Amino acid sequence: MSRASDRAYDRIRDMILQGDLSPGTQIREEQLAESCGVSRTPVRDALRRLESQAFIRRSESQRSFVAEWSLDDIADAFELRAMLEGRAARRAAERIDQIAMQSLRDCNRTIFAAVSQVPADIQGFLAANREFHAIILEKAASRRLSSLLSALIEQPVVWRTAHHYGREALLRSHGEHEELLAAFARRDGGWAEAVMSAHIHRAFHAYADAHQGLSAIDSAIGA
Amino acid sequence: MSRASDRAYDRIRDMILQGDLSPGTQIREEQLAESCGVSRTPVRDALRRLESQAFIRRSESQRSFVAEWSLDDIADAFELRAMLEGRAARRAAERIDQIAMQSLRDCNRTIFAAVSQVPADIQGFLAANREFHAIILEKAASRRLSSLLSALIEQPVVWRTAHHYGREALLRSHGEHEELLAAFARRDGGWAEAVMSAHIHRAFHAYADAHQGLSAIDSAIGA
DNA sequence: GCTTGCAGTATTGTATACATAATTGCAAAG
DNA sequence: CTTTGCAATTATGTATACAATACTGCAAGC
Repeated sequence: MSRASDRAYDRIRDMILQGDLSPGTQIREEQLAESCGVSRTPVRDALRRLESQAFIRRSESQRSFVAEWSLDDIADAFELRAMLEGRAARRAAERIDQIAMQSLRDCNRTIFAAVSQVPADIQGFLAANREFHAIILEKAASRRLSSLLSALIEQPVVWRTAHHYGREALLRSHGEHEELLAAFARRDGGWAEAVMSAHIHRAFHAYADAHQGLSAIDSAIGA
Repeated sequence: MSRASDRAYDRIRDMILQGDLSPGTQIREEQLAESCGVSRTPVRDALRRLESQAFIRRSESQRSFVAEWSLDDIADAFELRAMLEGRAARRAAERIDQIAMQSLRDCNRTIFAAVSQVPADIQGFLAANREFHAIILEKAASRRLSSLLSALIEQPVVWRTAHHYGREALLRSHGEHEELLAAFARRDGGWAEAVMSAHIHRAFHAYADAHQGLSAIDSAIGA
């Protein structure tokens, strides 16, 4: 990809993820251009991409706003992810080779190591977790599926709350990945799909629980 | 939306759908700009959108090409559609109101009328069919689902072969819609999902059969 | 006091010129 | 004859100026 347009994309996305731009805020191209050190042209490009990933919403009159996520929206996104990643797991189970299996095992070992540290290495966990899911998606060998999922995988909500997951939840993730590996080893697509779907559903509730806590904190400090 | 960028989008899309641009062909922004009567800026915009809908593919070096569709790709897209539209039908069944029900009935009556004509009014069929599915998608009340499906609904392959469907296939479509209406009337989400999924699967095979025939014709005339 | 219309302002859309990157083809060296 | 590297060409990326459109606030009429 291109340099300036990517810088703009990353920068704006980070601003949203880190809360520098709060949900509902109107976004002005020129202001972003200035803050990214590029012209409006690449910013417009970045905004289009961010819009397609639902980081940004546009009004009828083409004004851009940081997307607002209700709990229902989030639940909806997770359910779609469960369905699509479930399908990816099914296809991957039917197509996976030994090399990819080994990569997945390595990933999950890395995840375990990251989780076992005190304090847990969240960044390491997220990176390895992402890699794990990416390998499965690649082995599913469906460009369509990949492109649809890309719009669902990197979501603001996940990143902002990953740090609030308990060690227990992280360990369970590792365990579910192991079960997925077992299903892959047997080339059992149905099993793989079910495990993956459950994995995502559980992740949602881990998020919802953490969010509940966060909301309470937010209320307490008047945020 | 904006005028020039939309004109470019529609024009390029039509050129692809009508085969004026054959799959695999490289696309040059400036040439399209000329042929659309606009500058490169709105063309770039249109290309980004077309890329996100898989009408266009981009090389590593950012060159654009008309997407090529293997039968596997098409089957893949249809399966995803079956899954997602199935889900939409389930949600719609749980949420639908009397007004929407009436609109759906009207749509399907229009479909029947279009199919009953001799020769069948394919354009009328397509329009009413699209409306029918759009109403369901709207009642599913999931912005996520809508945006994911939008990338799958208008596909080159469907449009290019709709004219080759037999009356029998068109009538069966009408019948399946009726069954969907029955499921909606009972608010039976599971039933609705199953019927919709089957509906899309059947549509795929109707396409595949027609395509088989087309390929034979293409071969015969050396195309 | 409320509504409606108009003007000024703010924001996005488009065109164009220039910058950068990629591809192609040819030529020279091995 | 093949390969490698360099220039010429072609295509895309970016910046900027200008055009069109939407919003805001005030004022005038009802």
